[in-house]
Amino acid sequence: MTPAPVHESLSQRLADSGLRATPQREVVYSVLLNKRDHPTADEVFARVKGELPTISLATVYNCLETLVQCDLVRAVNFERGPTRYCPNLAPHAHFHDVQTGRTHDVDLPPGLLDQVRSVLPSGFDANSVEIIFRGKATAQVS
Amino acid sequence: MTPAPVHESLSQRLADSGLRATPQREVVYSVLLNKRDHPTADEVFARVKGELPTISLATVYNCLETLVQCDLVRAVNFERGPTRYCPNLAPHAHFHDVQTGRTHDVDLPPGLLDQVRSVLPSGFDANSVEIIFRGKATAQVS
DNA sequence: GAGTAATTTGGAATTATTCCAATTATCTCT
DNA sequence: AGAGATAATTGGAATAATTCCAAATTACTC
Repeated sequence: MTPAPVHESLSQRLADSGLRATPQREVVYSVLLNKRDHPTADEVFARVKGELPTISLATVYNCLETLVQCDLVRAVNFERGPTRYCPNLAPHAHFHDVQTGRTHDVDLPPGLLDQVRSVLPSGFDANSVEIIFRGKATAQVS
Repeated sequence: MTPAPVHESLSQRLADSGLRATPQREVVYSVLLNKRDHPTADEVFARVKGELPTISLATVYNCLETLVQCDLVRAVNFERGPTRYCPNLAPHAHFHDVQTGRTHDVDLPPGLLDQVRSVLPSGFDANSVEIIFRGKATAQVS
């Protein structure tokens, strides 16, 4: 039996792409939605095991990749560190705290990404713009 | 004997950091300055071998890291691809062409980085802002 | 319920990079 | 210029994250 969908959007999006809803995909997605701390694949693996003790790491990688393909999740990279996963679909940048290693979402005002995009010379057509801040966050930040 | 310095700045910067000028560092840096196509460490290794046939890959990694520490070179990462190296010190973004895999520098108008930085909520103090475009460049682009 | 195609699985393989201990080179001081 | 001290280079082994693979399982269709 299939567990009740975490989000209607998941089974919908999967279907749109001709993909199947599976418990693994549901749980991986729900784990991302439930703790939005930009976990790595390993961290997702550990969390998913709580619900699906027999899931394999390869499957976690597969599921994450699928979610990224369906535009439900963004993959984020800092330098050569492990890829992190983020279910925030609003336009936002990432702040990488070099002290704690934590990642924070930074909401962007509407239009900012387009404004940044507008500095591209003709001949360049960007379908994504990524902004990464690096520095330290002071104590009062969550 | 030490070859004539490629750039006064190199031996100067090294000295400023208490580091030594070596032929390996000179040649690695000159290779980056001579062909600014954002080579990987492997590509730098191949190019440097032309002048220093016995250099090791580990040394190339060491030299590149040193140049980055001295702020003479920027390390650039796209997704999980190998790190690429860029001697352009002017404020610029990177455009990653998904078709060709090539990387292009995009000069930024003065003030843009500060403007972007100004969207950070209080409590965040960024010492670097990175902007990455992803897409395809049309034919007339170098 | 059977057949077909997609998905999951565990383990091996790959890739980029770092680590290490030994050798070699560079700088400093006289 | 030479000796000593320190830094840098070297080759190879080790590591980390991810991908690949072929076999087993599962999910959808009829």
